[in-house]
Amino acid sequence: MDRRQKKTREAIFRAFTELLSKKHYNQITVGEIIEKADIGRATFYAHFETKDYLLKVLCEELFCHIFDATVDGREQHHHIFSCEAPSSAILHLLQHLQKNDHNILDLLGCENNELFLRYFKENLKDLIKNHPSLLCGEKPRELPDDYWLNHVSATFVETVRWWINNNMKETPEQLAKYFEVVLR
Amino acid sequence: MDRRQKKTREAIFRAFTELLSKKHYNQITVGEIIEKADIGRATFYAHFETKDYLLKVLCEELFCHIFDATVDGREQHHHIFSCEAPSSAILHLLQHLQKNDHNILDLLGCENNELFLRYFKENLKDLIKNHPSLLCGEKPRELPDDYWLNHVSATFVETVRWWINNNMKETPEQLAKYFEVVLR
DNA sequence: ATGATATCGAACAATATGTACAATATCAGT
DNA sequence: ACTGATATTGTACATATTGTTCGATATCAT
Repeated sequence: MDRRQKKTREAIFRAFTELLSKKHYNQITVGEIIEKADIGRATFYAHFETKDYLLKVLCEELFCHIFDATVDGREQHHHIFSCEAPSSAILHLLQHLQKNDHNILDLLGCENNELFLRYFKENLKDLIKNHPSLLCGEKPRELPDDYWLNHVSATFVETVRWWINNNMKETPEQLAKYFEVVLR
Repeated sequence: MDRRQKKTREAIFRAFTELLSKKHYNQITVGEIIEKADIGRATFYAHFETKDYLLKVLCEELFCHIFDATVDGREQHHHIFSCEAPSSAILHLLQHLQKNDHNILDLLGCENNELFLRYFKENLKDLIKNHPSLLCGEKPRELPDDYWLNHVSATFVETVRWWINNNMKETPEQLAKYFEVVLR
């Protein structure tokens, strides 16, 4: 991708993220994004048709980075679901979050977090669907597969939400433990 | 309250609810609400300062009606948490939802449902906090009270979400059973 | 150096927001 | 039925936001 494009694209993401962590999505105008990103109006619209679409792309980039994260040079990083034990994958995910790559914590913790938690959950659901080994615990027989899948994903996301809202006092290990206990 | 006020207020709620079930909140304009409610522009702003505030009030009215519902004339209806067994309170809530009072299902099932499910969960949390007898199952010792409270509320709301998204094929009794199973 | 392409900046129409005000209709109480 | 209080209306208006257009300029890859 053209160096210029990449620069403005990142400027837009940076500005947007910063604004999102301070005020509600509905109250952010394209004008503000432009000003903060310091780009021309036409340039913005050359990249994103609407503010809603920008949000969608931001979410996709974000969860792509969380879920199949490869870290910088020195440390060889495995794709998250190539980890052996399921519980270690959960732990891994939590540790990733704690590192706050791409300021994801600002977004998951802000007023707008519903926006992101929803994406989070949907992506997690797909991930689990494709890699059932991630499922901690056994599904009770009485429950439909789909209900259980939804429950596990939702529980994880809600665990993360609780963690962040409580200023992340617990360690990832403790969190993973809670998650395990609550799923039996 | 003045009859005129009540009329316009209800016209606004009706119009807004109808619009919400068809298109996304962000794309609804005050102009549309006014037109559908068939009221003057100034009248709208005399009632609600902003669209956001209208949403907030709508949510409050809605969950007030769900949680401390008293039904029409003939049937004497108990306040929901005066029910003896906790599980019957859950069942009661589900049955209430099924009746679709105030078209609440349109809102909980539409594109915007995050908006309402969030309020739903917060209200439920308060309810449980004030009436711990509602808590089905025992809290495992390892978990903080707050985490458990959040988990139970979230699980209920997610159960309802799943139910509605799957066209409510199950009976309230079945749903209550799922809920119970998953909380041990 | 060159042709392709991204950005800029300013201008623009179209739409939405929120306010102001005078005329009118409806209210509640006597 | 009268009255004073109040809600609604319709219009007009200033302001803000959106999304597009276009020629000039800067940056890119080769």
